[in-house]
Amino acid sequence: MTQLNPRQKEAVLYIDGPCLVLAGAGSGKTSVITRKIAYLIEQCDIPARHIAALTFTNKAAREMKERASKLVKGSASRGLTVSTFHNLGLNIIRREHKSLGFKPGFSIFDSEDARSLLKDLMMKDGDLDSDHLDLVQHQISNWKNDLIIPARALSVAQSPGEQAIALIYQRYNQALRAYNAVDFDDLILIPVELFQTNAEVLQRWQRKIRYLLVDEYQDTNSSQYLLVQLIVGNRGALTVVGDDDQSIYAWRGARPENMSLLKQDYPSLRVIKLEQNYRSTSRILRVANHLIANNPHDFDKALWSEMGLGDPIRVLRCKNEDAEAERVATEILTQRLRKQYKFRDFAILYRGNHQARLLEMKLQQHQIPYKISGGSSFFAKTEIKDVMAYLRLIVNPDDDNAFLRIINTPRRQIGTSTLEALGGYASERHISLFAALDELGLQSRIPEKNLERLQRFAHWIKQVTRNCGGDRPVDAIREMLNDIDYEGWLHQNSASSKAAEKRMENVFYLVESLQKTIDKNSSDDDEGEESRIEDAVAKLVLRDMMERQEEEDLSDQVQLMTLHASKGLEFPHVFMVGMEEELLPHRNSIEDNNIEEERRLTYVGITRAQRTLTMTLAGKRKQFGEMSETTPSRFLDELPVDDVEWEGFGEQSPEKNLAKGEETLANLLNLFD
DNA sequence: CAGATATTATTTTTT
DNA sequence: ATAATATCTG
Repeated sequence: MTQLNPRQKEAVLYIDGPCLVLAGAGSGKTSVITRKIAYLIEQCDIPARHIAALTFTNKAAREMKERASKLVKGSASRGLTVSTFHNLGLNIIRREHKSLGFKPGFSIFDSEDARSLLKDLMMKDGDLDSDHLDLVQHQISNWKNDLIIPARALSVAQSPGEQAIALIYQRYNQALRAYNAVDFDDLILIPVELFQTNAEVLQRWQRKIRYLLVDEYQDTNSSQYLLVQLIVGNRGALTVVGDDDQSIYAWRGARPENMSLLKQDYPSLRVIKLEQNYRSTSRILRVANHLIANNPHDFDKALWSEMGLGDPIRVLRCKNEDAEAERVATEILTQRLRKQYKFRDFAILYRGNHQARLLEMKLQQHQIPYKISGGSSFFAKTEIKDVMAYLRLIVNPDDDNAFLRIINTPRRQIGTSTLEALGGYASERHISLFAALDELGLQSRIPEKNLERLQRFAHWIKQVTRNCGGDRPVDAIREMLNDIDYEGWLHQNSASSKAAEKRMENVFYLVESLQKTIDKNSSDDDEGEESRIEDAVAKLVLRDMMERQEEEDLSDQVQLMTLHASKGLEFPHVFMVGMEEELLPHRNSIEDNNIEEERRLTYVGITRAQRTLTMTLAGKRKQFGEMSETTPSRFLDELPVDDVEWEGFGEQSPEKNLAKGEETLANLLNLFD
């Protein structure tokens, strides 16, 4: 406790009511949460199994759990719940699945699954084409996050278009039910509905969770906040930690206003600000504060530090994107030599993943070791999606989406016409595709040869499922992959045999993770049930894998990632590239008039830097294959002049051109409507 | 049914 | 420029 500053101490010790900790960047919020957990266990005699902390990512959950257990003496932290919102939701649904009407092994549809299901539904309808797919998916997600059920969506629809989407929403939910599946939003929504309608169940969970802590509270959406409210009830045993200036996920439903709402919903709320920063130089914080002051605020906050003034922020304007990447590479090389920095001390942050391409090339040319994090994720890889689909079908035969993905992968000579016939039959009988294969009525619809292929598949899957019921389920999975010669299939479908080997490695890694997850579930014994492959598969869909080899983290590499991915991290020397209008702020955000979030994104980038910060931009940039002139980002105008060194602008400061002036004015005007 | 060719839309990302 | 997706041909 002696290592905490007075504000932090207050946040840890205050347990008499709901508590909001406004934790600025680098202010030690994780320390506050973990120490508070330790305090609750050791000084307040709340057993660890009655404390829950919620985060948004598995990584954050893992870290927090680890740090908390280190703080607590002995094994007193056993049974502590530190999980993501979605994992908690999954556990609630799993425990209550009977009364909710789900069969064990129910599937979790990721957004790609949801998308393909919606596509199917809309094709049948006809009047909504695929242009609207994203819109529809987004709207449905919004409705779910706002706890609006299909019937309600139908009745409040403002336009025929909205009405049509509401109808698809209704059928989408019905389809999910039929597939014995839930989507990501349901993982929160269904527990909330359950708690609202079933006081007995709610009470049981309230007895289980006596104190609740929430991290990154500014990223909660409406249903997540409601879940928090329901669990906490009127006990006020709640601590939330967040920073409204670091809210960068509004585009996926986050409601930063939940921070202000908390004040209204809990009048006795204690608000504690953490403004001392332990990460950056005063210069960097001055720049960050100055920029973010352009956003409206419900809670005022200004970061300060005792880390010294530091170097001015540099803004480098380069001829084109090529020169920009080149400049960053040479800067890293020279600074490393001059100042004895390590490669790992540098991070290059950008708005969009595509920007990594050029940088990657230049770094390679200069033989600079680098690591790109983010981009296409492990679970987006086709080989992983394929194997996951096999796992899902084994665990939940009603999962038509999984069925369709793998029925002809590897090739089994089963084509669209056969599947259409099967689909037609299944929907008439209101059964799943897999179940339909057992029926005799199919004989009149599908040529014998094709039917035989289908049934051979069905028979084989059933055998694999039986094998998985034994005590070595993962061996059964390995055998299954052997049966279909998945490795051969990968070799056939990869650009090189090297690529195929890499992909097979991924598959093996997934299978290992499955084994580890099963082992972990059985040792945790939190449910008291025997370890089941069903649970492990569900966990894997939520990407709760054991951490991948950390060898790379320890090695000396320049870090490349998007601004979004950098939240929560820190680096001695940060480069923010592409500081241009249409890129940062992004074009779409300009169109949607969502400049404030882009400004926060810039703020997040700036506050990652510990010692030096360099921003770069290109005068010309190739976009969609066409070279075009760029305009410096409006955010550069919002930096305090005294703390910035400009280079490549001709004059002392960035020229203010007409186009930029107009945009700034337009933005101002928009504040009033 | 499978491979070849034309078209098309291109942020951020975790669960 | 590129990658994913729709359409066409053998």
